[in-house]
This record gives sequence, C-alpha cells and structure tokens, in this order.
Amino acid sequence: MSEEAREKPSNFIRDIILEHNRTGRFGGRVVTRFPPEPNGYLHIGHAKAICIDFGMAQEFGGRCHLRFDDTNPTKESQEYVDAIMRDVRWLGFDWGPHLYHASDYFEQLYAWAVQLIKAGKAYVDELTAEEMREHRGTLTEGGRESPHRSRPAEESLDLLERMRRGEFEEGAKTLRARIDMTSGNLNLRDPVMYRIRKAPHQRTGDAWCIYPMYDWAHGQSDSIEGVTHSICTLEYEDHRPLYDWYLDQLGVHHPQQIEFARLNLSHTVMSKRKLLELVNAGLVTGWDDPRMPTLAGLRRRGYTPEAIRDFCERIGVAKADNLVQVALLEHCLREDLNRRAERRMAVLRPLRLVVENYPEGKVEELPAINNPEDPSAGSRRVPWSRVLYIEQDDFRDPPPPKYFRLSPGAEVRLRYAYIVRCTGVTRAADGTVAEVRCEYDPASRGGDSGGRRVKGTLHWVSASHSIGAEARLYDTLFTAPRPDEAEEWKSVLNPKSLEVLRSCRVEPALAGAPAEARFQFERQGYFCVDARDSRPGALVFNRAVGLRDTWAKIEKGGG
RNA sequence: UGGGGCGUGGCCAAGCGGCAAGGCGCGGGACUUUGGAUCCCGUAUUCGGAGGUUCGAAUCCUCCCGCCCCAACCA
Repeated sequence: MSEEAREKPSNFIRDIILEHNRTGRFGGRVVTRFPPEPNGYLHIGHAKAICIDFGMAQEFGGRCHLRFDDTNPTKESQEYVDAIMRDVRWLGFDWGPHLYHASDYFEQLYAWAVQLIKAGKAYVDELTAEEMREHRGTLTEGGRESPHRSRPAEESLDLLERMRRGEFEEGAKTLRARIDMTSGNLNLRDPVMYRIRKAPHQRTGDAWCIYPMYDWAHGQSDSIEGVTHSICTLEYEDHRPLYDWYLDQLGVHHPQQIEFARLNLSHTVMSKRKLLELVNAGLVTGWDDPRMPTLAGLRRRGYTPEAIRDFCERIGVAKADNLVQVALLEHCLREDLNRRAERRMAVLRPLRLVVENYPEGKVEELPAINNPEDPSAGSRRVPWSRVLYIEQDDFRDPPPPKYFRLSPGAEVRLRYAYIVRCTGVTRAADGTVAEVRCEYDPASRGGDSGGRRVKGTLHWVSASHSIGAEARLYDTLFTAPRPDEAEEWKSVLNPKSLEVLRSCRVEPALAGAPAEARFQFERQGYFCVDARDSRPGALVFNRAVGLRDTWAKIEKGGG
C-alpha cells in the first residue's frame, strides 16, 4: 500500500480542529507553531511534535511557525538554533517566512507587564527563591501571600523599570502575577513573570537583564503571531489555566492550547538533560552519535526523513502514557529502504573461499540487479575470480540442523555467480578455519540452478577486486526497555551498543559512495556511509538496521 | 476531599449506545537466486473493577482501583 493511499488514523486533535472549523471559532484559520528552546538537539520525540504541528497546519491549509522559545539565555546557544533549523528542514518541513523568536516580543511583553501592573494584576516582589518556595505552600496546602503583594502599582512600576535598567542584583526581585496563592494549581500561586538575569542573550545581546518566564512569554507569543492551535505535551496541561489567564487579562487574541502525550521510545532516554549528560560524559561521541535518538543521530545512522515521518504517523496521537517499541521505528526504516536502497554485496567478517577448479588469473564481470523492488534501478557488474571472501557465519563444520549454508560436501549458490560445492577446509594451527575450498559448476553461471534444489544463497566478493571498509554495528543504547525506571539510568547502558568491524571487504561498486548514501548489504541490513568519518579509500558504513533474520530466530530457538 | 490527566490484546491505537478497525510484534503456511521482500492464515466472547440505566454499553451514570504530571526566579 502506498503512503498516500493509506488512510491517516484519526486523532483527537484533528477532531478538535474540525469542530472549531465547524463552529467558526477561528474563522476557519489554522495556525500552529513548533516552539523549541534552543538548549539541545531535537530528538525523535520532537519529531512527533513537529509532525503534528506542521502536519495539522498542512492538512487544513494553514501554516506552522518555527519559533524559538529563547527566554533563558543561560542555557541557550546559536549552535542549537542552527542544529534545530537544520533538523526540521531535513525532516521535511518548511516554515516559509515564519521564523520567529520569543525574544522578538520582549518589548511588547514588557509593555503588557506594565499594563498588568497598572491593572493591579502584577507586582514586583522581593522574596528570595527560598522564601518564595516557602510561601508557595505544598501540593496539599495553600500558600501565603508575599508581604509585597499589595504594594501600590506606582511602586511596582518604578521597581520594574529599575529592574530593567539593571539596578538590582540577580535574584533580588521578580515581577509576579497576582492571581491566587490558595489555588490547587500551583501555577496559579502568583507565578513569576520576570526574573533578573545579567547574562547576554544570543539575539538581544545585553539589551535586557530581565527575562520573561515561559508562561509569560509563550501564550503571548502565540497570540501575537495569530496562532490558533497551540499544541504541546501533557505536562503543560496544568499550565493551560495560566495560559488562559494572561490572555484574558490582556484581552488579546486567544489561541486554544491542546495537549497530547509525549512519545516514549523503548531502550533509550528522551530527556534533553540526560542526552546532554551522555554527550558531556563522553558516553557517546556527540549529539549526532548514531546511537542517539536525536534527529542528527538518526540521520547519521541512516534513517530517512520519510521513515521517521511514517513512524510518527503510525504511533498515533493520544493522551495516554505510552512506550513505543523501537521495533516499530526499525520496521518503518526497513519498509522505506527496502523500496529505495540499492543492493550491494559486502562481507563483514571475511573468510577465504578458494574455487579450486576456476582458472587462476581469470576474471568475469557478472551482472547483479541493483534493486529487485525497483526495476528502474538497473544493474551493475560484480567481478568474480578464483579467490573470494564469504561471511564467516556462512560456513559451519559440522553444520547445525536446518543450516542451508556451506559445510563440507554441501552445495550452495553464490549470488548472481555460480553454484559451488565445498570440497574441504584448511585449518590454522589452533583449529580455526583458515580457508574453505570448493569447486564451481560452470553450467550454473548467473546462479542458475538448472532445476536442482539449492536452498542457500550466499553473498561474496572477489578477494583481489574488493575494497576494504569499516562497518559500525549498533545495538540499542540501553539494555533496559525503560532506562528511566532503573535505579541509576546510566547503569543500564548497553556495553555492546557499538561493534566496530575494521576488516570488511565490499564490492568495488561501493568505492565512490558519497556521505549519507544508503545501501542494503544483501542478507545483512541497511548501511549508510558515515557523514563524519568516511573517506574515499577509507569507507566507513553505519548499520542503520539489520534485515529480518529468520535463521537467527531458528538457531536461537534451538531449531 | 490539593489540582490536572489517563486506563481497549505483548507494544501503539481506532471506536463517541447497536453488538471490538488497523499497525508493530509473535506463531503457522505459500513463494523465493537476499533464511530479505511479497502473499495468505492465526493471535481480546472482551474493553482497569463492581454496580446501575437500556431491548442493547468499551461507549451513559455511580462508586472503587491503578498509573502519570505539578511545589525551578527551567521550558
């Protein structure tokens, strides 16, 4: 079934928008926004949000803005801003001219703050952070009002102005909304609107030393941009009353906030804090380490934007906590690459195979199909000669039950080449197999079995024509499905998440493969030319995902 | 009696009073020059639990149970 033909699963957000359109709440307009804070790289969880934000806008003929929530200069940087834009584009979404920053609105926000003070809805407080925490009360008990809560508006106005001028130290004063210190919703217990931060901002430089809090900046930014549907994750559900309160006090355009459950993926962690820690502790090589759930990591690993978008569509949108198995993500990649990736032969763990009855020095160029799923991909020629390499796993002596591969006396097909019969092995002093010997059947050229039953087909490369390469095989970063629930999440890191194979032999057609090119190495999996470390003459391939391996299951299950 | 959410098969997830979609996974089979792909078939008498309303409930009502989020001058 094609992607277009598949019906999109229904979801409650679409239903809400449909209802708004039906009642004319926003005049039929649909404007959404993706509002990342530039304090880390985007991950697969963000991809879900991006697909929803941009997807809903697209579906309803509206638009989606990219807005950086840059209200905390101490944690944000231009590196992250650049990476985020790169990743959103790579995923396949376009914000057109609608690139915004919360910092674009600092002046307007300030003016609105003044308006709220004048209306008696906000005041400058002088409680320290600790005092404020004490005054806030607990989950089950209401809080106490600050002694500065009833300070005259004029005084707050003067203080706020001086805060802005930099007359006070960090932490000395805050601007707070005057709402309800007894509310069961802690967000409504006089939330801080501005705090003093004498830190330069990546966009506004040193123009400001007071910065708006998320709640004060977010809804107003949405309003200014004419956003209609402010879609976010469940943890903001408690913030919605505050989001609504600010907008109502100001009497400005009022978007609808809608919350959905964030994505949890098995065998990985998703919090930016933990991902940052992995990077800083050197437990991975960087934000784009192929084992990371970041878009940069997935991309380097070999994931396609199409596969990720398909995944985001398949996981659905709901409000229930979830833990999606990585198997689904992997399935999406396989399905995409099976259709699109050209096939190549690559021997990861080489074992010499000598064709005794094939003339020394003779070479044949055998045609091989590039992609059986796509005739338009054509074919290439693969050199064959007397000495070849096959996979170490493809020879066993003695052979286990149901083993279709090579073993003494057994017959097997070498893909696109000839059928060979194993005539013997040469062992090293320690008993390990050094070399396998065989005879080929000249009549089976191209792999034609001539009616004979040959169950196994192996991939191979010519020893003298193949080129060396490095392969990096990845497994999940964590061994536990829910690392977050382990006593210590880092203790459950997978020590085998990376295996490096340095003596691989790949067919010559792979020589000029450009960075990020993806191939299916027949019988093994989908591999991607590493964008960072691969060089012509020193190729490095990342295994994005293995092929389904029925034999591995049989063998593991004891036959 | 803090507040806010959520509970449908191993994992996601449709369903919105008419008698349990779909996907992943898993099991079996067909086919196969990738033990790949593809194709069949199977996989919840039951929707957290108990009552109730109704001819009829996963869908409505009541109570109960469980899980998640909130006490940053983070987002």
